Amino acid sequence: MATQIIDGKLRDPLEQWIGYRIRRVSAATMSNLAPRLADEAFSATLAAVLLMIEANPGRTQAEIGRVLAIKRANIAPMIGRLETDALVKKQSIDGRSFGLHITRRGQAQSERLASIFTAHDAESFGELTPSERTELKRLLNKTREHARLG
Amino acid sequence: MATQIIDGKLRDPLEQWIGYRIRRVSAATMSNLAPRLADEAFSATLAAVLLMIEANPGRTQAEIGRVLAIKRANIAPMIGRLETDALVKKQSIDGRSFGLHITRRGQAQSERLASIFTAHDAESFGELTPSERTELKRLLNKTREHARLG
DNA sequence: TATTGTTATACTCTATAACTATA
DNA sequence: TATAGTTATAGAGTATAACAATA
Repeated sequence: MATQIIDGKLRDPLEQWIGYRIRRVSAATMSNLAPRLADEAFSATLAAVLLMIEANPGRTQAEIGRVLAIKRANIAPMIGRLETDALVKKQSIDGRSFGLHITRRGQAQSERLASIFTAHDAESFGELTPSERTELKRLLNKTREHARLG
Repeated sequence: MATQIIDGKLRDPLEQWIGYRIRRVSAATMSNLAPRLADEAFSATLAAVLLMIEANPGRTQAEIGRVLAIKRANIAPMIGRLETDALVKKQSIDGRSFGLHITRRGQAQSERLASIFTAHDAESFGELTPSERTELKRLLNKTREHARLG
């Protein structure tokens, strides 16, 4: 397979691998998203955690972490931060776990974060037609289901 | 838009954003690729650097770094590592820069790395039909060209 | 004045290990 | 015995700043 010419001159042998293309698109889009989330003092992962809690009230941090592939050791301080900022509250389930619930303040924050995600997506993928966006989503889902990825 | 049900039970509001889907597919595929490259004592980024040098002999590390979005401060030790392992040689261009050339040993290494990339891609995206893979590449390229990403 | 290469360094993310408490 | 949560810590990966040498 022929490699592509990029930068006006260099050949890019990595273009031939879909996995590497996805890696670069992901890195580039995230580098655009990160500073917008940083304006709200959030990382992409922390934003994902809050949005998951908002959509799934009463779940434990272990359940949230499993879905987002975040280790227990790493999600603990995130939950602590959300609790400190009064965006999330804990309700005891049993002696060792508790359900997570969004607060009124957390609800407002999650809506601001969702707006950022939506605006960013529109800019990043706005050149695609609606049917192309639908197809891209489908192909990404099919990939994920096949490989049992993230 | 309705969110999807995942894990048998949790809703996933992040599914609605293409950027976030790409982030997760990227993270998951890279987590599968990383241990295979580690068997060759390479990271994905270092492998990309060697493959770019192989495909573009005589280029400077600044040029390679610009294409791969690697800062000068970070690519310097990578080149040092490749030179130490006798995979790459430097040839003076002028007083402050030099062209990078792959050695015979580096050529063999780059072929092993390319094989790993190819096998990994086949596994990760093997469920897609050939036309689906072509379409996925096209959509990723269109996205990148639009946003001038990575 | 801008660019190349280099070093030092800090910050974020993620990974492992060890621990307590509870199911 | 397995799971939930926590803490400490180590390792990548990537960021900025400063510097010398050269275009």
